[in-house]
Amino acid sequence: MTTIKDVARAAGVSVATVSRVHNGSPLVTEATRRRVRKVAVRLGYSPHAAARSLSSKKTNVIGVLLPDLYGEFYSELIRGVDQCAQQRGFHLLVASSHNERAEIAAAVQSMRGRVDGLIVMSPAPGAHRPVKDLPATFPVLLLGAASPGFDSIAIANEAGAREMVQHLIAKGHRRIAMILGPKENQDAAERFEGYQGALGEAGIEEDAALHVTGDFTDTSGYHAARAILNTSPRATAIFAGNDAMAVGALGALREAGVRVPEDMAVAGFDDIPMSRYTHPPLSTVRVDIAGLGERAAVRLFEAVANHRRHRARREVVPGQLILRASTDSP
Amino acid sequence: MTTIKDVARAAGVSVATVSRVHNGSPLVTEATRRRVRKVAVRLGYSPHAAARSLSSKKTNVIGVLLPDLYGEFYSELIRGVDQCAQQRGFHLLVASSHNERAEIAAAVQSMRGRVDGLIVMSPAPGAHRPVKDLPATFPVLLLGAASPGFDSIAIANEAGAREMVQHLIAKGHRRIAMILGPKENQDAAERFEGYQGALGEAGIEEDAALHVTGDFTDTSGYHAARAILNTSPRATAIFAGNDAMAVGALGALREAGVRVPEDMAVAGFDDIPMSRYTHPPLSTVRVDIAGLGERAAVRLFEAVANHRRHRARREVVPGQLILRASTDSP
DNA sequence: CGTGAAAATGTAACCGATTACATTCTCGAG
DNA sequence: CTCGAGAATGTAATCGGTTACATTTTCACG
Repeated sequence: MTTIKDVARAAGVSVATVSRVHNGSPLVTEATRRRVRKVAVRLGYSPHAAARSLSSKKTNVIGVLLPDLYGEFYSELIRGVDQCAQQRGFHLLVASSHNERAEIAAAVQSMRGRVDGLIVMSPAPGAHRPVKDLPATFPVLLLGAASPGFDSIAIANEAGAREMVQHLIAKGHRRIAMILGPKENQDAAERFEGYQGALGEAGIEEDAALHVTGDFTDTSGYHAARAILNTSPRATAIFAGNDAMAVGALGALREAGVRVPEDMAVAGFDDIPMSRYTHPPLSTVRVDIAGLGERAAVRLFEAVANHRRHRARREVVPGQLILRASTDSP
Repeated sequence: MTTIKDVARAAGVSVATVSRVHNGSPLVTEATRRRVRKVAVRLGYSPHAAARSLSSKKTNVIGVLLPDLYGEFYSELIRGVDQCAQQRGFHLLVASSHNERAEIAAAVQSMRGRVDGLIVMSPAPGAHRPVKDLPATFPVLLLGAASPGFDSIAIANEAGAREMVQHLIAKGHRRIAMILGPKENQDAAERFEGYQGALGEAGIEEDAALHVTGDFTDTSGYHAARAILNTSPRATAIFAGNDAMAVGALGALREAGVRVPEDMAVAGFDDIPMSRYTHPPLSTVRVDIAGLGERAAVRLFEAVANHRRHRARREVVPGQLILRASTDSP
């Protein structure tokens, strides 16, 4: 492997000059610059990133710590972050932590000297605790979870869910079931609150039989829907905690010969690409996931740039009601 | 930020000892080990990755270079790779290159000193050329593209497509349209060959009017299907180059009031999660994408471990015909 | 020409770890 | 009690860059 020294020797200059050439310093003659460039190309030289970041204290990498990598949500998120990072010449170090406190701690530890900043998403409230052990100057952006002193961005889960349920109520539904997300999941909890809020406002009393717990996978949505079909009096609408579960529910309903939306309205949350193509197309709350990722990256870069005097703040991005055929009038 | 020196000083030992403790060397007294550990925790010390990899020449990171990050295919792939990497204590550096030769070259360059090995996927044949400038000892695994002297894994596109078209022919279809993938895409080209092969075997003559080009997005599938509806005599089946386009095609057919599979059979390729939930469920060729990613990682780690005397070889993973309602008998 | 400021280049310290080699310690055998 | 082998620890070179500071070169101007 050719190093900066090899290039320096071959070009008959010092390593400092080679370094300057590669960093675009103006303190180099045009002639020297060309000569060094040519030699570098001839020897196939490319700077050693680890060495460079050791001395410059910049890695040009940002870390993305996610609870999981399964599903369109995370891939869209990564895409958004990457888009922004790439523009600024940064790379992405991706890690999934499965939401275990210990794993998150380990991941955060191992990021030291590897990244210039960190985007951490941890759905379970409190799971981001290890992040607090980081030196206060280390730029971190939390997705979802909020924590005093930290930058964070979250989705307006509660408001979005409330609007969707209000819409169902406006369509005449009174018995509205909800397929909840995982117990420990903060997004799930907030969406449930929105659901409860809308029912409360409308003076509809809650029925615990209509609350079925899922885990955000389509399979769990399928089973939940089957349970909901057995309620009596039977629910007339299902609000699923996310689109994946709504998709599963649609499958169960079709199997059972229940027509959507005539016999049962169905709504989801997220607006994953698939929602447009289900049968019938799914009403949902759109969250611009890639946009969220991009925004997170932008905020993180701001923090990286400022370093000093950076005031942490929280940002909430609203969702948008997308009404499709699955919630048309009964 | 506390360094190894700080720990050494605070614990009253040399940096070598601290290093030994952290690397589990047996050459340390139990007493010293405990003392150093305690001090390290108290000072919140964690080793600086860049420094460590500079001297040890190991980064514990593998790079994944993809043409894009959009869609379930790539997210599944990453998930598979990550699963394997995580097991071995490795991180993932992800980069998307948009398939531009120059961008790929830049990305490959910037990986030096950052990763111990590289998984490169470049659908356009020849786009992986920059990889050849890497020192021959650098472990690389190509996904899709083959190149003498390089390890590679690919999907059996041609065989999978052939089987699917054979299936359509067996169902009695003679006029089978195909929605092609992007021109430069190798997977797309191979799938087209499989299609042509099956038709040829069956003695069905080709009709260029039945070949519509898309770009692997659902939107392009939608438009392609509309074009196909105008063929005359009208095709009775559509084989889409991937599931996303098949999904778009289903949307166009439903809009046009064309029943699937009665009036028109539809098949795809990939078996993305969505395919199970379309209306009707989509026949497709299943590719275990996460498994592919995992296998790629395993192969790469083999190469990393061997370094010397590693013989490159090519591996082709077969697809599996998944028959669902979208191609039931007319 | 001589001169000095600015421009170009070189020298060497430093970033934070690993590790070969040197040194010191420990403890049982003689 | 001495000695020496092996265990424990320390010293310092090294990895490949960046950059402050020192030195040399260039060149406009008197």
